Amino acid sequence: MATIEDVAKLAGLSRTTVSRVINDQPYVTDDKKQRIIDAMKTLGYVPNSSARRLRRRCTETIAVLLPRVTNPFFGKLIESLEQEASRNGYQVIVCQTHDNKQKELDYLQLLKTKQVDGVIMASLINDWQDIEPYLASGPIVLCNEYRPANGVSMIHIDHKKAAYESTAHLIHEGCEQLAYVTGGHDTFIASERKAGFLEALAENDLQFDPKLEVNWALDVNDGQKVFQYLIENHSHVDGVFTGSDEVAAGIVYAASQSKLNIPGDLAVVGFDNQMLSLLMVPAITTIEQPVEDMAAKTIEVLVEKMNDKGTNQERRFVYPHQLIVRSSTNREQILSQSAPL
Amino acid sequence: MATIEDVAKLAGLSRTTVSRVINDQPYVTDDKKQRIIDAMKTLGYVPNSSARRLRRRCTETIAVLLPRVTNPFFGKLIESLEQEASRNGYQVIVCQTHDNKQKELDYLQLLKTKQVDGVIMASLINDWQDIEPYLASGPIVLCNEYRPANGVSMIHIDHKKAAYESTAHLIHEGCEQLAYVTGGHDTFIASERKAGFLEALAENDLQFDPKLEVNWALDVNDGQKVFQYLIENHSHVDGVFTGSDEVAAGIVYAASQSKLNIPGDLAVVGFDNQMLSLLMVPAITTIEQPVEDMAAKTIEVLVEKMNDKGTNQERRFVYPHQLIVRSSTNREQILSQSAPL
DNA sequence: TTGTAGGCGTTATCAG
DNA sequence: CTGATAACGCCTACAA
Repeated sequence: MATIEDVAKLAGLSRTTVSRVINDQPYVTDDKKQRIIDAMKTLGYVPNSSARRLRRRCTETIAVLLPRVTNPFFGKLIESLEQEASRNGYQVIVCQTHDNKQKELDYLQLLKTKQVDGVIMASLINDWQDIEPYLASGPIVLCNEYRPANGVSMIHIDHKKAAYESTAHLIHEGCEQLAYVTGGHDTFIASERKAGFLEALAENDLQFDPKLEVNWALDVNDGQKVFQYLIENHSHVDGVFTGSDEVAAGIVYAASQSKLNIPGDLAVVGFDNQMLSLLMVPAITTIEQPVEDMAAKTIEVLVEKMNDKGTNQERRFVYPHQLIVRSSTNREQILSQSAPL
Repeated sequence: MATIEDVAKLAGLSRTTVSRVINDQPYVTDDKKQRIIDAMKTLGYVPNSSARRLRRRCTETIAVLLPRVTNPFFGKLIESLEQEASRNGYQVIVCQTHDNKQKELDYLQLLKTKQVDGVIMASLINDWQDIEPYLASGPIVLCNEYRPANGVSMIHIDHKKAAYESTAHLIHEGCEQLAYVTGGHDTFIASERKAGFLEALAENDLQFDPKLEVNWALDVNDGQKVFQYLIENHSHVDGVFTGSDEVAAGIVYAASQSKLNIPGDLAVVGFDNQMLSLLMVPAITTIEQPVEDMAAKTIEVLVEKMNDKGTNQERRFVYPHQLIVRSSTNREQILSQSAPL
């Protein structure tokens, strides 16, 4: 494999000059520049990135930590992040934590070993005190995840408010016995959503029955199980808040194979506005997040940090979300038909 | 940032010995080993991976080229690839080509610059002659994509056979006017599928009307447009082969908002057995690929190549697929009801 | 069992 | 404008 030295020799010039040409620096006469370019071409020379990284002390690579790519929300997120990073000249390493604390820490090691210049955490299940030390090795930006913490910028929506709005909507549609279904990782986001859910109940003088809380539902299959659980044990339930369109879809799917009607007997809300939520019959009410905008901002903030080397202020961007109302919660009409007072 | 030199000094030993400890090599007495470990701990020493890469001439990183992560098939693929790679000690760089020839080549540059030890191509739209030169810089393995080519191992299903089976199934269900809907990138896979489709028609003495070919359908929205196009211009169509569950879902969704019945008026088959295809009403007949197995084999083959440095033989693994019949093609019952002879 | 010394391929510094 | 030289941090013959 040809090195810069080979090119220099062939062109009859020094390594320095070749380096200047490679890096588009000024102060090289056109004819020498051409000689070097020719030499590079005949040798098939390509700069070795390991050497370059060592010397320049930067890798032009970032790590994105997330639970799993197959969750459509994170799929969409990493698609946007990669695209934006690529536009800024950065590579992206995918780091799936699978909700495992140790894996999360293992991947953060990439920052310590200087394999990446920065980290985006869209997965954050360790305590902050275990994460904080890594900040000494390079910048970390939180995307989607957030929590009270110093030293990191955060980009996210207001999950508490989103959950509040979903829940208030269910109540407005006439639901009185609400179930609360999540994936059960006790992240800050989870606590925010729960708080929003409870606030909506309290404001409407409704009680929350702790037996109606499910904290093990992650995907479509789990959604089906949730449905079974609810109708078998708690037939009085008339509304379900879920933290995921997939779980909501599972519930809708299971209901379609039973006698129960959605939303008549049971109203359901999802989260994230995945394609699935639109296509289900009935279509699922959900919360839309501006994923692309969030991704773009995340890269922007991280790139800035990687350049400024810690002189800049931490920032927080809360993006607007949107409640998208669809058939899975449209009870007003149905209720007024079946029980016209 | 502490270097190996610092550790050596603090422990009162040489860089060599420290290096031995770092790399778990023998010939270090236990007490010295301990001294070194202590020194590393007090200094917070972590080996610099750029230096290590330069010296060892390997990066422990691979690049995965694919069109886009949000296509669930590729999402699932990269999830499995990353997991398997991680298990083997490799990082994965996501490279989304967005079906752009230039981007595909740009990402292959990672191989030339030694930023990665190997490449997995699940996207392959350039002519092979443009790809082949990169083989000189490192191993490439084709996953999902395949074509007659030397120097690369391939892992895939038999797309021709899969398309043949889907089509034969449609015909068996009574379809006579079939439409052929794809994304339009003229990959080898596409030509294989087309060949399988045509073969099934020929075997059943059916003609293919070229006007019933659509080559611009990639996602759910496109599927809806396809439906409009077909019923408005070719109302005699009674079956559709699509290369994607998403497109098929779009067709089913559009049909549900029209007077047409699926599968009665129009039978539809998808591809990839995504969750979507099960959840649609009616559920969509599709082709299942053993993605996880293919991913595991791909990593296995690539890792082997990266170790053997080109001495081993190219291999080809054709995995079994499975036609999963669901309601979107279940016409027999419907037809016999409406027209009992 | 341990240490010395050279080099991996680049780029930054400084002198010309 | 150009070039010599010294790092960047690590590994690995080879010597002791």
